[in-house]
Amino acid sequence: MTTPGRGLHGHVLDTLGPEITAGEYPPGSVLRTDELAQRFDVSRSVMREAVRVLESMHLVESRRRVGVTVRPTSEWNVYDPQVIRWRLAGKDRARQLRSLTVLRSAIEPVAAGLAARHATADQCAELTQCALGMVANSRGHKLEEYLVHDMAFHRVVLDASGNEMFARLGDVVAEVLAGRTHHDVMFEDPDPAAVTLHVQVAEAVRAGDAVRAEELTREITVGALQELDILAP
Amino acid sequence: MTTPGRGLHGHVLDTLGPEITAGEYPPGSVLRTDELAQRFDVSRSVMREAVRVLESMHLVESRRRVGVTVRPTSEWNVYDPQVIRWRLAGKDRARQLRSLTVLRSAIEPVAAGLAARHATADQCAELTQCALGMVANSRGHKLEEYLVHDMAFHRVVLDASGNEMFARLGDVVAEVLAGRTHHDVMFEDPDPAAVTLHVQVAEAVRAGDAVRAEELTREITVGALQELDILAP
DNA sequence: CGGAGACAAAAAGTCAGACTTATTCATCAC
DNA sequence: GTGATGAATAAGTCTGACTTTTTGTCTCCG
Repeated sequence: MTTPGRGLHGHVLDTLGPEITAGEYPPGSVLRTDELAQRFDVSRSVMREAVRVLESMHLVESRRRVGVTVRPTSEWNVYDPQVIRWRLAGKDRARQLRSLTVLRSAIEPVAAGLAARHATADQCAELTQCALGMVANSRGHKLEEYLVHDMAFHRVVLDASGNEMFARLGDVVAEVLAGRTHHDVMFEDPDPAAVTLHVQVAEAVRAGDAVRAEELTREITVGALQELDILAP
Repeated sequence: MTTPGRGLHGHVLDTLGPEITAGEYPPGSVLRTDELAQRFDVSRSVMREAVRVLESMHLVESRRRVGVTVRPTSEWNVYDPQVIRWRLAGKDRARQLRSLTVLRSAIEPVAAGLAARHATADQCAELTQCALGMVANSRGHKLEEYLVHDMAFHRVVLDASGNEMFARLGDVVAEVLAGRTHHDVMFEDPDPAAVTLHVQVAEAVRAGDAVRAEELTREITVGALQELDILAP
């Protein structure tokens, strides 16, 4: 993703991060830097760098004379893309997908409304292209091709909103969509109604109809929520 | 906030983080670890730890033979509480507050709707307490006391939503509210209409009326947005 | 019996220096 | 012009010694 495994400390994080976020060390657990360094066969300097990163994500807290203690889940920086990825790869992937889908349902409609006001001509064109790509791959088990356009569509909407905080959720939404396609559901073709909604959103944004863009996007996200409810009511 | 200045590398971050987020080193600038270590009068080990943290926030990228390069703003982890704090303390505080207020306007109504469904009796009581506290301090230039209850109110709503992603925005919302009171506007007493809305939200949540809680909260956030528009149209 | 203060141990924090490795850039041959 | 060679550079890594803070314990005295 963001060039993983860069350097030794990166390799340590690739293992230790998922372990912690998966809850293998319950909150309050104490780790010792020296032991970890031994375990991963790296020097203490490298291990310290890894701990610093975990600390900046609020996953752990390092205190003298006591060690590196795992913080409670409620304090983690759950918006850190790295943390999101670790958790999506872990045990409670389902719960995580639900949380993120609810987040989508709050953000994306508002973002679409803003996009209708602020989108450039280029962005409108790109949006239409994405929607067309979704239509073109909506039948015949071309899920991967569909997914690519779906992810691009939502990313463009978030970017076009002109709000930096929304724009930075593009990666998260992409992960959620990818997760849905690859692991959970979606054995068949996507819901035709959803495809239509995407086309209509593209049109509403192009027409500058903020209210309509927002409402249509809300329908899309409601659909995504219902999809999860059907799977795990 | 989260125990700043912890350790030497923390002190380095307290200076270097704000500098970078303030744009003092434009994207693409290269910093040398050795020079930085000299500048801050710390060992390279300590400087490396600081760089690792900045790297985990996607503020910089460290590459061999070239140095530590500042990444473009669009790649920063803008949801990292530390980054948010640094930016709020910096130059484009106004722009930042706008972004975050738009984010609030998307999140909080949905969170309030969920809170109406999921809030415990304790949370309902706490919410009412907060609303009462706001009322009690809404006149007579008791802005600080009002702020405390306002922050608590929104935090409880976000917590009560039962969604982890929403709950973790409590700090951010608190920063926004504090920023508004302390720096920008609010020389007089708060808007009486806003106070009333908070009371009504507390009541709607207690009554389990999700639609009403959502709509009322939307009015609150719309008010917050308008407040900014008046200041910087 | 209990609290205050001194002491010792433990673990993170810090530093300095030597070495390794990847990357870039410039030079040179073809 | 293109491709290979090589030297320079800055990050990456490791080691070992030392410092500092914190905590638990063990007194000693009330």
